Amino acid sequence: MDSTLAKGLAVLDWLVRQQRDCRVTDVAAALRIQRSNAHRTLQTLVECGWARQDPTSSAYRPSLRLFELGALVEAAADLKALLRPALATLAQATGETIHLAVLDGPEIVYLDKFDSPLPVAAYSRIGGRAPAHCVASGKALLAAADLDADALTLRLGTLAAHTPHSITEPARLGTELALCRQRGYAVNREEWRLGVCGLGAAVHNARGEPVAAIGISVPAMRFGKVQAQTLAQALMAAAQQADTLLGYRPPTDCTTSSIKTTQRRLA
Amino acid sequence: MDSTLAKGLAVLDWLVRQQRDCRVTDVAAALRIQRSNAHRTLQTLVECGWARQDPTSSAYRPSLRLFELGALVEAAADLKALLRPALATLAQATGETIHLAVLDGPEIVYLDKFDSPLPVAAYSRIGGRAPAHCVASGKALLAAADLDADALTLRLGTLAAHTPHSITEPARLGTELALCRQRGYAVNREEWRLGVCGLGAAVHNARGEPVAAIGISVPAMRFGKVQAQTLAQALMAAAQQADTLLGYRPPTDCTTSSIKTTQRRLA
DNA sequence: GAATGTAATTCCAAATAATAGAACTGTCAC
DNA sequence: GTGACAGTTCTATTATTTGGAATTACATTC
Repeated sequence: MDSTLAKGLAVLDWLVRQQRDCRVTDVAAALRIQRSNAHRTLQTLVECGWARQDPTSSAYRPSLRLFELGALVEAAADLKALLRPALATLAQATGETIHLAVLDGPEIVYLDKFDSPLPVAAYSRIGGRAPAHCVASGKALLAAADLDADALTLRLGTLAAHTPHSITEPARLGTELALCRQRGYAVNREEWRLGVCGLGAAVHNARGEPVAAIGISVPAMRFGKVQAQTLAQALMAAAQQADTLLGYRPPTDCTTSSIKTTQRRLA
Repeated sequence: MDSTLAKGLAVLDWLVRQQRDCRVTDVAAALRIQRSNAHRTLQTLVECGWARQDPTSSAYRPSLRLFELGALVEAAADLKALLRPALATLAQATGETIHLAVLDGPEIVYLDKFDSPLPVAAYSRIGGRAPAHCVASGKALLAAADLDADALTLRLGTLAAHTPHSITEPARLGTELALCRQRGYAVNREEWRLGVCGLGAAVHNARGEPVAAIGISVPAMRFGKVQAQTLAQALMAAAQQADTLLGYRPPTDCTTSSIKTTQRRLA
């Protein structure tokens, strides 16, 4: 573990999250390091083009290098652009908040979002994160990954509770994911934020690998049985549309595998 | 200068730009460092959450942390969302490729883009970069910054030529920028890519500071005198619309300063 | 299924770079 | 001008990184 590198990355991370210009003293105080140390680290970030220093105030801010690289990381899986039409259709059809998420370790990251005209208690942001085991998109992706119990534990670690409804038992999560696989979508009943429910379904690439999930976030009050059913239908249609956009052809050939597909798509 | 930090950032940067999973040996070879060294650096990046390692192939890739932070950096100046309408209008009106760019040191970075249905020889990408002194958006921003010759040199260094048309003389650039200020927009005649011309105009925030530029990229064959004039009109209208969206009110009060504004907006 | 080649990972002494703290410099307010 | 504050520079001490070799893991070939 290169401590200097770790420290530099921590400074950069902190700097970005401040959303304002920061001075050497601020950084030193926040990260509990010496001023001279913070100064040298910041200078290095500037020299390497990851930060800029205001010539007059000598305050520091992140450069757009991060934005540049972020765009590249996103482009690697150019999902956002490709799937926007499918999300838009779903947003139109349901009137609810729609987002596109991918798995990043034990968390999901929101790649794209359509806000509902109706207010949702949930706060999500493009680039934002949520624990995969507590949200519908995350569960849909975990289910699609089809990991065994060990792999699941390795990926998620201990399952932290974020509301009284959160799943914290690995066995319970396993059951839940099996259910997701069966019916083709995942449900979140206030497991991440109280008052917010959601549905999620995985999207597959041309090789059949799950690469993203489409999610719907709904206030609990609009998540009755009938409403959930209706939303699920719309979600499944959108997921299928997205699959098609990425060139995924579900195995609907004349073998027994079609049973699984039927379950996934219609259950 | 923390060399360990610099090396780690270089590894991260390189990793992102590869657009594929990379192995320890690849990194070591590319950056001319020892395998053990590359290994430890990559491990540090993983431990700090900036990279991920494929458990089976043990290959490394950047995590979505960069995307997350990139989104935050972008949000700090939430220009993209605010100005999208103005860009869309311009794209509609002209049918050409439109982009939104900001200055980052001696370069511009593309924040947003509307692709033309007509093919353009230019290749630009959200998050992509170009030298400020060779493109219209860049020149518009440099002109709006109103730097003196010394400050300009400090910012840009030596002016590299990218085509035979590139401006490489500081004096010549100074004249060009003065012209931009006078007529309110900048022109690029194949100075960055042969066959590609462009127009650019600065956008100001509520405090009157230039914060971004709107650019039009056009194949040289569609950039005749009349066509350029027409596009310039549309660009100026879009820039004015964008200024308004950001709360900028050009000084059109009943003083002599209105002359300058008139020049800027109508010349 | 043993042997081979390739690449990842671990280990350790030598060399180097980072650290803390103080000193210095510049700027602003009074 | 003086005092306070923050940025920057300096340097001996300390801790870390480095490079190279050794080891382990894995896949492919014989």
